[in-house]
Amino acid sequence: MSKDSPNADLPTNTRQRRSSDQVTLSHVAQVAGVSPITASRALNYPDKVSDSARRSVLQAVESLGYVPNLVAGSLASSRSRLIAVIVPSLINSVFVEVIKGLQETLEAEGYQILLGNTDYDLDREYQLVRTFLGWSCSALVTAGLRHNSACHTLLANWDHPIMEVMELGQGMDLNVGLDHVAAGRCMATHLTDKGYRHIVYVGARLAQDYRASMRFDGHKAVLKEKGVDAPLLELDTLGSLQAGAEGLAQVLEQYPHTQAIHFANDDLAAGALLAAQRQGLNVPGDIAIAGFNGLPLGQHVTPQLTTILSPREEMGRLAAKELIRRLSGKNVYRRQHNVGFTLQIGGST
Amino acid sequence: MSKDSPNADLPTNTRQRRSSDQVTLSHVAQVAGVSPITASRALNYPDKVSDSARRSVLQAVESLGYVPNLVAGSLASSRSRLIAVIVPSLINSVFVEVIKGLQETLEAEGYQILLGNTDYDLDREYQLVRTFLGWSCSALVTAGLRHNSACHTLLANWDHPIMEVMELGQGMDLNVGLDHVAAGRCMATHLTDKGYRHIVYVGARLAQDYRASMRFDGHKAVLKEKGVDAPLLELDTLGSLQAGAEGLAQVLEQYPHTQAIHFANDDLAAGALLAAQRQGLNVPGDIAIAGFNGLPLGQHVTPQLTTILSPREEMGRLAAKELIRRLSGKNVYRRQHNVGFTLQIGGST
DNA sequence: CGCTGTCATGATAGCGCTACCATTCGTTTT
DNA sequence: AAAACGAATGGTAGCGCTATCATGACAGCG
Repeated sequence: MSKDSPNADLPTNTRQRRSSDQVTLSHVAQVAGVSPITASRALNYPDKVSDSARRSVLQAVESLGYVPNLVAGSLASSRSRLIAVIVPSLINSVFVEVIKGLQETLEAEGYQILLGNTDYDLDREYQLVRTFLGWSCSALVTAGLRHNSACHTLLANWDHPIMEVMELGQGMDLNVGLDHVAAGRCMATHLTDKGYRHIVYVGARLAQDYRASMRFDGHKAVLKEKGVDAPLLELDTLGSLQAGAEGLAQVLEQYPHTQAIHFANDDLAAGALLAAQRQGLNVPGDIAIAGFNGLPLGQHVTPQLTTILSPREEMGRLAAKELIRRLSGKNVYRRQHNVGFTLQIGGST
Repeated sequence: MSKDSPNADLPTNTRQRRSSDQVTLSHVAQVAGVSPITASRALNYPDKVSDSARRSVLQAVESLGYVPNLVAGSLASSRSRLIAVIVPSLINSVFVEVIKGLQETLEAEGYQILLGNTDYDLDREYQLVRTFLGWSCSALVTAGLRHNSACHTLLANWDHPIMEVMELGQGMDLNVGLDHVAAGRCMATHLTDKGYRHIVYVGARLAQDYRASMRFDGHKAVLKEKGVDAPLLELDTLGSLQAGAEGLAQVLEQYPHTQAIHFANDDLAAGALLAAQRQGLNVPGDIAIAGFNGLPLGQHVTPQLTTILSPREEMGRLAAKELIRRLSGKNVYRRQHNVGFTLQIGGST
């Protein structure tokens, strides 16, 4: 690092602050022979300055190795091009795929993602929202429609776009998701259509993963219409292959007549399917297994897993596009977008 | 300065700026009956102010619903409590697990993560680094030791901690990772010890996933010592279960005498294992399969996958801890940390 | 020739916060 | 008792950038 440094004759202050050898826009402007504000425009609104000014500014940027101070820019303009993204978990690949969809779309438009993880804790969500608002984020994306009341108040008074993803419903602002009750109904209908009558729904931590419990509601409604019981088995661990294997074992023990298990997600279902294989159980002969999400793994096990495919990356991309549309001042025609789902019938049912 | 007219007489400016109904620290200070600077201290250095001052400030914060403007704070203090995290991919769960380890540790210390995804493109990495430096990040975490020259220059002149994770070696600053060449050697040694002689290494996009190619180097060296060939099959897709299935097919076709396949990662290996099962091939009788990473899936297939377990979340946590230590001004005893790996022998070899 | 409109540029004044130094006051030291 | 000290507080001056308004130059037009 050069010590003799550029601060040639910019304001030589009396006291104050470390003299910061940082290259600022003023240095650039000086070298380019224009005023700081023109240099600013050359970088941010290239077509607002003359060709010659733009060229010399860009050249000065290059030669000085200038890196814009985005913090200062954000403070001055109160626009940060940061998008807060809050998810309840990173272990669950579902959220990661949504993040991926968001990211590829947002980064292409010059936005950066500020990532927060609530670990399914709404108070933690509130804290994260507070912090992120402090960064003057351009928008906020959060998984789910449920928030605690402090968080709700904070967001309601915030005047930037809010995008709630994953589930569908009356949200605070924008919403992209799918109808989990309908998804639960869909799978339950498939199972009853197949002739199964003793069907157990197995979920993990439903109080946290309340979307899984919405799917159970759909499932239960269908079974009730058919006049059959809808037992629920709730596991105490987070969804995983291991938990699925345990779920299978518990179902076989507690509900020995079970013909089919409707798992809250594919991790559980695949874990159960692989465990069934190890134990020499025939799927679906001895026990049918269904999941939710449409993870690739489900397509690679034998028999293939019957599941509901949710368009996760697509959900992220669509959410990002709608946000961008809104951020660029365009009209938003619909606040709610249903990305839907697809029943994927494999050999496991 | 006359403070005698208490309420609405904060700077009433001539022109300038939208009047910003935002609650600022000055409002808080006014309500609390202290100077802005004392309010600032009450929030940032609580033990630097009297109990009474702190109490009234906190109460004013509460009653006004004040949310600190972190952008302004960062500009003034040139500390942002943001940590830039740059990974090459989010599809690969390995990086997500590292992020998770980083995040749980960093968030607990009040740092936020600014996430970037390079898609294995070093130029993209450079762009992200530039942007992140513009945010005055407190530190930067990046996956891997390889950067393009512009990026290298930029980072070399940056005076904040840089943490390079995943692999082990002479980095720019701090480094937490594992020795991929040794990991490749380890697995190759296991396979040759088992008596296999016709062993193919299968990787995906090795130019991008150069850590997989380092493992191949280790693998090749061992086979060379044993005096046997080390054929390499490179797939053109990214690692996935599907790609693993294809890899198996191609190996069987191109190298019919193959006894064992050493896959670059568990996704590929598990995909191959599941495909072998579908085709009625006996693993390891007809073909042995080994992977790398120690994903849970490998433990749930039959036979269990022989693999090398890398402590990914642990890597993230350790990296975060070392960063925090450095950021809080403590001495860093070692710049390099080897998190090691464990050979996990399953039935697949 | 003045009038208006457009374009490129610049001077000024902050965005909301904190670093720096100065001041006050009560307590300890010599 | 004077001097020295530390703790609590405050005034001031920016951090580096951009919004706003002002200016000057020049084209088109009656």
